[in-house]
Amino acid sequence: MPELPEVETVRRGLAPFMEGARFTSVEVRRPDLRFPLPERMAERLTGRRVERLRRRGKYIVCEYELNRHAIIHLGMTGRFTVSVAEGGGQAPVFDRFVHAAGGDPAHDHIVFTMSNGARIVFNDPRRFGFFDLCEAEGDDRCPHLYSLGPEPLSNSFSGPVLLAALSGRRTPVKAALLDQAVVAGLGNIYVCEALHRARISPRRLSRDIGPARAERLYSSIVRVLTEAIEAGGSSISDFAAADGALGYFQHNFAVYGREGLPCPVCRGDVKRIVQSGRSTFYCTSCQR
DNA sequence: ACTCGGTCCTGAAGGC
DNA sequence: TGCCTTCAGGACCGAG
Repeated sequence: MPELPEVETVRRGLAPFMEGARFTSVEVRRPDLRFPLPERMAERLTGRRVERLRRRGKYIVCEYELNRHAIIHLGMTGRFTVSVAEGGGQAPVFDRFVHAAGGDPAHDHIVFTMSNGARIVFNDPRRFGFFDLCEAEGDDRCPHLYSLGPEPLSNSFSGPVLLAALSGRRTPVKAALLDQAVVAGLGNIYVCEALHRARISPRRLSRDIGPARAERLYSSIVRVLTEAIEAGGSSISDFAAADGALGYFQHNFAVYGREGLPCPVCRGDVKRIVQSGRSTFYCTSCQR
């Protein structure tokens, strides 16, 4: 579920503990997550200094040495917990952006200890997340990054760029927006929300998106992502919370998960359909 | 070249 | 109460 805003939120939470620090130890507790973990991952990272923690689409990119980076994908349920040694014991210090609930310790798959005393645990019950180490120079040489489309909150993204990426595609615009090669970082939730804001039906074929709709869709994507980041993300579920709430941008959803409820804009019915095996929520009245 | 559906995984939620 | 089924999701891969 972590999409761009949630990944950005996690990155911001981790950066103060990682940037400028060295990996003192890396404990890899199982051989694989979604994919096999990199060979000799612990040895390759130990002693290295993290220069920068950045984000590309839904990936966290940990630059730890010139032209080398670790790729981190949170999958569905990947989360980080940070604690720092204080005084005699390990007093947990949770940044508000980092998951406070550590989850079941049985799913603590990787434990990083940093030279600044931070202990960073990667927990992922479903193991849809993954780590990889890339030593190639530049994002265009990284197998995970090279095929990604434009970064939606950068200057490389615009209405015309989106229009060009959608043109000629026979697939519904909903499916196209989930394709990370069209634009990087959107998942099921923010695609539904962006289409609603742009008043575009998720069923409309990509090739039938013209310049006007492309422009609306572009600005809707930028706005919904920006607002969600400002809210600290939305879908990093905290299973320990009594109400099972997801995070607070969730309360701003207009359509996602709101089947049968009125559209907040036009009071029309929010409908749920299935497109390429995924739930799509949209307002049948104002999205065309 | 493009599009689609199956697959991975586990826990929550709903039905009986 | 407890078991069973279904669903959630991103990225990848093979089939068409």
